[in-house]
Amino acid sequence: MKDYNHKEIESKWQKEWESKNLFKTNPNPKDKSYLLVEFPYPSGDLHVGHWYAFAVTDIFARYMHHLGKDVLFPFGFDSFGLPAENAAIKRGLNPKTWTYSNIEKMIEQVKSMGTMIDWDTKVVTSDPEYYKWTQWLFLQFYKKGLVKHEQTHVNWCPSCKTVLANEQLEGGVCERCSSAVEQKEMKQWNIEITKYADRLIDDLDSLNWPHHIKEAQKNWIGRSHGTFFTFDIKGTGGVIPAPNDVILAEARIQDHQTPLADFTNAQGNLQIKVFTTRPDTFMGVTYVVVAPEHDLVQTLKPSISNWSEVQTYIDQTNKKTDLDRQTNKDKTGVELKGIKALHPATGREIPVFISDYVIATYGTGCVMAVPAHDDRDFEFAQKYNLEIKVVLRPNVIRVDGSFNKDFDSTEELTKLNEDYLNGKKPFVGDNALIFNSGEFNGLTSEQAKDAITSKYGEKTTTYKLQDWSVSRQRYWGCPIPMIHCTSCGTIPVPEDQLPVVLPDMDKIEMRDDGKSPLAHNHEWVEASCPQCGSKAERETDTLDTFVDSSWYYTRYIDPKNDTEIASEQAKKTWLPIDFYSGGSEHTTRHLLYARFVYKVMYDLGIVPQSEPFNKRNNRGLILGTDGDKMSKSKGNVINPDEVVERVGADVVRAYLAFMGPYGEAGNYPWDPNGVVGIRRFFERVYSLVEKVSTQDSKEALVAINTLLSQITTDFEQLKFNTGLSKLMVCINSLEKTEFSKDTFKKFLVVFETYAPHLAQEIWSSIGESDLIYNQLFSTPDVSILADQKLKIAVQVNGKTRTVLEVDPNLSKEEILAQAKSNPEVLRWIEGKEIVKEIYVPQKLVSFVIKG
RNA sequence: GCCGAAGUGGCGGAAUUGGUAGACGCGCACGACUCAAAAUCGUGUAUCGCAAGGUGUGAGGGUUCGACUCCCUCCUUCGGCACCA
Repeated sequence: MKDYNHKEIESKWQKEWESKNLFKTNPNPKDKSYLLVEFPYPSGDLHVGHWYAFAVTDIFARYMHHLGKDVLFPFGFDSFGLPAENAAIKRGLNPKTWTYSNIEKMIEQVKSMGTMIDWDTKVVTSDPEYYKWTQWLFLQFYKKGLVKHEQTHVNWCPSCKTVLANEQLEGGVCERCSSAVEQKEMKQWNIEITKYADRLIDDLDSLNWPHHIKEAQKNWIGRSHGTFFTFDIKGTGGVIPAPNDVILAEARIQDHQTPLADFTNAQGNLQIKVFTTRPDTFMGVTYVVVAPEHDLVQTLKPSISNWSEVQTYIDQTNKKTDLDRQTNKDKTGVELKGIKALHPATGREIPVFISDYVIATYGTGCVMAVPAHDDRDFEFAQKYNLEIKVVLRPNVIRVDGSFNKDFDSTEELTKLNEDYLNGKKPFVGDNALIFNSGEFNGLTSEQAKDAITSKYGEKTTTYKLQDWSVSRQRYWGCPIPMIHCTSCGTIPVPEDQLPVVLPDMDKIEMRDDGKSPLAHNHEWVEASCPQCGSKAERETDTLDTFVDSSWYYTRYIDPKNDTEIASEQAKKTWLPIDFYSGGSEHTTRHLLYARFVYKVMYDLGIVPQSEPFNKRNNRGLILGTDGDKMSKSKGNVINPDEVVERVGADVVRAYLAFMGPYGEAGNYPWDPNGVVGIRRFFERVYSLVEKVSTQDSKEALVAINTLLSQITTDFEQLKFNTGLSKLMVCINSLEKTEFSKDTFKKFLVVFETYAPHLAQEIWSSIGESDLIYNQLFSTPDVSILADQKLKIAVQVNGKTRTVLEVDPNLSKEEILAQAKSNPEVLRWIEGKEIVKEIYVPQKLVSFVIKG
């Protein structure tokens, strides 16, 4: 037998495929399938994770191909971003050179996987031919009014010297460098994703996505239904009028959608507007709290008598990092002296506080405090000795079945109150009855929510999701196509002048001015105003790389088109994506941005559907041999190139597929012995070449047809592990019996999905001249399987006592009779009464006996 | 705290969705080949028991002729969100 020389075999066929341009996508597909894997960042080293992403998805792509589908399986690079720029600053390399040489290197490595990627699709986000369209899209968003340039509180990473989106924070620190993130006020480009919040939630229903991914997105968007209440504000001299400029102000609180004008009533008086999901506790409000950074606080300044104390607290809050705020949750705050809020129902004067436990960007940035029924308000009230008014009690059913509605006067109320005074937890459940609330007494929480809202409030919905801040003060990114003119304002670059090309720069350095290095390239910054022609300046911020990656799959289908983002024909043909495979880290960011961008494109008539990804799965992680996440510091990193060198790409592909189900995002430790096991299996397959005969035994026919009839289910469910085990089972049978070339060929076409090189080598060594890639899966001959003896389990009282081998044509009665006369079964039923006989066709017989 | 996923041999994991639990692979044991080892091949491998047989899918209960699978209670692990009112 010939040696299984994987190196020779793999390089030979890779060359052959490339020279024939075998994987060219069919431009006129009859039955398309668009398979997408998240494109990588060109870091320069290909790790096991890339293999797991592309080589295993390639098994699925080849399966689709052998079914006769026209598959689009593209590849590209998400090539803008910080690592290139950091390498440039640190090592004096040009980010472009660094990036593009990495790309070259990685393409070679990816090619070693033996995938059926069509390299003509290649998309690179830092190519001007690509980012021309990123800029074009930005302008379409701008025209549609979804882009705002506004003063914003931003997350500032002092080490990366750039702004970070909330999505780029991990527990209050920068996801890249782990520095504590600071708050800063800057003018930023924001995209109003919040306008799409409802659709982003509601349209999830129609998608064939795992439940947990949908839930994570819903959670992230954080829709909650509730009520606005407004509290008039009274100073020592009566109600407080708003300054004129405030009423019309477009001023916004952070990047939040509530304009300050909302805090002014029809008479021009200032109010505090709060959001709550618990309007049923409204009569228990004993104070209100405003976020310290809220613009309203500044507006109220003239009426506040302890301003210096207030100012100190605000300063402290601004200095606090998000991390501080998250780790230290002790309640602090300052009362705004000199003003009071008026409870809308009772007119009672209640104190107003500022405290950093209220988040400026959520709801209205102000809350009504109900210390009796909210943990945080309770803690705050305890600390500052504020009134606690109980208005809810558990809606319990007593042992005798009656509701205890006459509650207020009982000892139970006293006990509740005592519990609070003793510092116990407040009752926060919403299966409750209302008391102590005037006309609303006796209602359930559910009823009170409606009743109180319709009398005093306004129904509303809020979201945790915030607008997408896309400005980055970095060089290596897509330039934002805007021009600032002193007389005309901010003007978009005309579309026929796109792309705004990122200039080559010899030296890239970050300064402390909070600006992109581009700002110091005066030659580039200088521009003329597209409107009035006078001297103007280019925008120097670049786009968040999540913008680049939010639409790349729309470019794969027509990557070289220089007049449109993609042709109508290509869009109609290939969109949407049939299957999208990616990492779980992208569940709430990339995947949400991409859906959002696609929806906007849909609204603009650019794409034909409103959801881009019909099916999605998050793949898992390959862990080190020690079961820990691979990391250089732990020294447990598996270098795929080394393994490929030793056992071949085919083995690595198949081993990765064999580790566990692909659709479940499980984490699998790398087992060097497992790799050897696959190698052993491949060698056995290879050695079968010499056993090929001219005819098939019955066993061989059963083996191959069983495989063919079962394998599609495994593929459809992304269970490449059980799929491979079925190939092994088939080989275990064929090894022991006589089989024909025809049978072996049928096997090889399935085998090819896992081991394309070896399968092709065997294919040609048994005398086939066409490429195995061009073959279709064979359909199973079910008559052979139907002809087999059936194995029928016989149970007595639920326990299996024997297994009968019966002729498949026997009737139910005949099988039952056989079962009853079987000596093994007789041992258990002899002399007993059979109460029930159950027959499950082709599976089992079950007797229930008595006595 | 809230949301989600999952608990099966020494290990990775199977089980046609209520029908013979542990497929396939790894590991391990014994045997063959070898002077020996490696590789390879063969046999065995949930557990208690000499056996007949019993027990077993995180724990406890329930439904059913029959439960890894369905229902209830609880425990544990992992992932996401988290002072979101």
